[in-house]
Amino acid sequence: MRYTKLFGKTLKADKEFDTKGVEYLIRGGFIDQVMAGAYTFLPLGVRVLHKIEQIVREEMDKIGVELLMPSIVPTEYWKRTNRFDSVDVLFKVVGANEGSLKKNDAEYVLNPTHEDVITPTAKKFNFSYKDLPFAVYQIQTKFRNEERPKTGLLRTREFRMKDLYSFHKSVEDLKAFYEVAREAYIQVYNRLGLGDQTYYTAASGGDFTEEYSHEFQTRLETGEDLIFRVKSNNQCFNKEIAPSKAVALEQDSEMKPMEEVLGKGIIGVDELSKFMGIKPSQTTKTLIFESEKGILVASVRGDYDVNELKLKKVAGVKELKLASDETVEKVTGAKVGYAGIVNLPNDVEVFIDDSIEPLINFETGGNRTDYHLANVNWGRDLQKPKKFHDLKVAKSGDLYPETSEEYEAFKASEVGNIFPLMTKFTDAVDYQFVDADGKSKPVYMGSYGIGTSRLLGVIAEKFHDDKGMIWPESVAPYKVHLIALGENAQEEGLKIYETLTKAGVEVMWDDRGGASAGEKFNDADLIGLPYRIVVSQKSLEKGGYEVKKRTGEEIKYLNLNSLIELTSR
RNA sequence: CGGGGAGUAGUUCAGUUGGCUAGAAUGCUGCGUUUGGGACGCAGAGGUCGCAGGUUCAAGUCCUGUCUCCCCGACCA
Repeated sequence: MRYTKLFGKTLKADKEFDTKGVEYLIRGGFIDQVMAGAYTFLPLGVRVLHKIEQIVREEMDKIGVELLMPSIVPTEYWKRTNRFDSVDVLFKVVGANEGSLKKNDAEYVLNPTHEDVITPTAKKFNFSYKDLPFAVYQIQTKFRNEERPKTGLLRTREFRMKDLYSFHKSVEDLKAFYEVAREAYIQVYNRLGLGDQTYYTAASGGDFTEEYSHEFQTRLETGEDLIFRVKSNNQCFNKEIAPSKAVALEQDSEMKPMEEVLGKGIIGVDELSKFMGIKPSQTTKTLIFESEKGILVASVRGDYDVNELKLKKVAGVKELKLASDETVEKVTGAKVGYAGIVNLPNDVEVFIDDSIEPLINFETGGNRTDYHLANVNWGRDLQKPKKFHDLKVAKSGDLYPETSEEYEAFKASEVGNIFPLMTKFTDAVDYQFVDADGKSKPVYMGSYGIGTSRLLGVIAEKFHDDKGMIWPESVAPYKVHLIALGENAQEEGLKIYETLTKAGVEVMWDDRGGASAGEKFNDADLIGLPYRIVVSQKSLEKGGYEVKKRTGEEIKYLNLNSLIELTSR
């Protein structure tokens, strides 16, 4: 490709960008923002995207077959699975004007994912045990009505995703395939150069499943997720489910007398701990929840938050929401903000986090408006519960309960996920198979996603220096950036360009006549192709064509044959 | 969903208490000089000041509404 024929231009840095990765993608002419959360992939960017998707495709072809489903489907598909009203990122498409509506006023869903479409499709073709298992995938554009798109391609309203769906006769078969998919994913990240930075991470199953799902998380300062890694066995947990044990803090050796403290209007841990002159970790935070089984009370140490997913599991409930003000007042006998664990009614179930167990002389709400209790102690002021639980949102510095070792906590971006869906969707569309024994049985299903446009964003965040991108060879838009300096060298430049291109090397030749040497060098660094070749009077005098890898400073002078040999590998 | 900032040339921005033909830098076009790290001279093109309404002799500037973008937090399959 000749640079002058390329659509899109490099830009000077004349404003601040979210991150370096975003800066280089935009300034290098890879992407162009159309609106919040939607980008045009310019020719350079679309080449990278296609290379990423081709790697994904090659690995997926080993475990499934490719198809392509429509982006728009009748709303019926989503109503059938009961997700039309509940998925809060769903887009709907309707005719835009009178003329269009007159022709067809139907409403469609713009798909954010395709479980709801593939399942009824699979049901049409595969109903015998002889057809199972099978796996299909697609690489397609998805739409999600995100509240706040951010950080370039990391979170957008329109994005590219590979989604794979597998169907099985049994849970065992599904679980076996789950491991196969995991291996395929690891191959993908290895080929993209992200392997050593990407972690297989346990996460919540979300709407999909009550069990955990798994995510692949790439370590990234600007990522949105917080990951807790057990260093001794490399096990990783997403913050949303990470089991955690608080570090033991120094406590008083003697119990002080309990006292009721008047703190008019003092609500919230920060304000309260300042008011009482104690550390937040010496206070407790008590929240009242309503569930389908009734009212629940949960309490964690003041420097923690309640993890609702953990509480749901411990309490064995499916629905959980913070109680209304009226309910709180009824349960605690006080206005909101003064709930505590001493003297609660007997008929509410109380769950207490294990971070509170070792505390001596701690604070808890007074269950009386404007009052707090200070110097509360187990055994004397209230009975120890039969069991303490882990109800807290893990934070940096916490310990892994199994081994009591400190987690390594780091920020990361989710680059893939795998869900054991079990029969959630197959049940919804009444999809069963006839087994060898002639009986109908449920079909088990799994779903596996990789965000390919987000991967492009993640790679941009990982592979750059202070001058620009440094693309891994596997996804670089071109392999060689060719620069010819000075009038005399242009003919040589053309010769190299044509020879290398003929040899099958992807070359981009900066054939601009007016651009200065400095401009060309800077653009080459910004665009970040793996090899830079310079031809000039100087290089010819030194014995040929100058070659420098983007990753290093070493410069070699080669003849044309050696160039081909080096770059066509 | 809560809080904050901003829409003026392709881009990044300036534009004072309302007042002459709306500016700069950069980018772009032409001519010329340059050519190993974003060179220089000269000439030029480029704007419905986000949109709608209002106040006024007069609105980029004041008022109302609206749309959009950006940032922080919450949420997130």
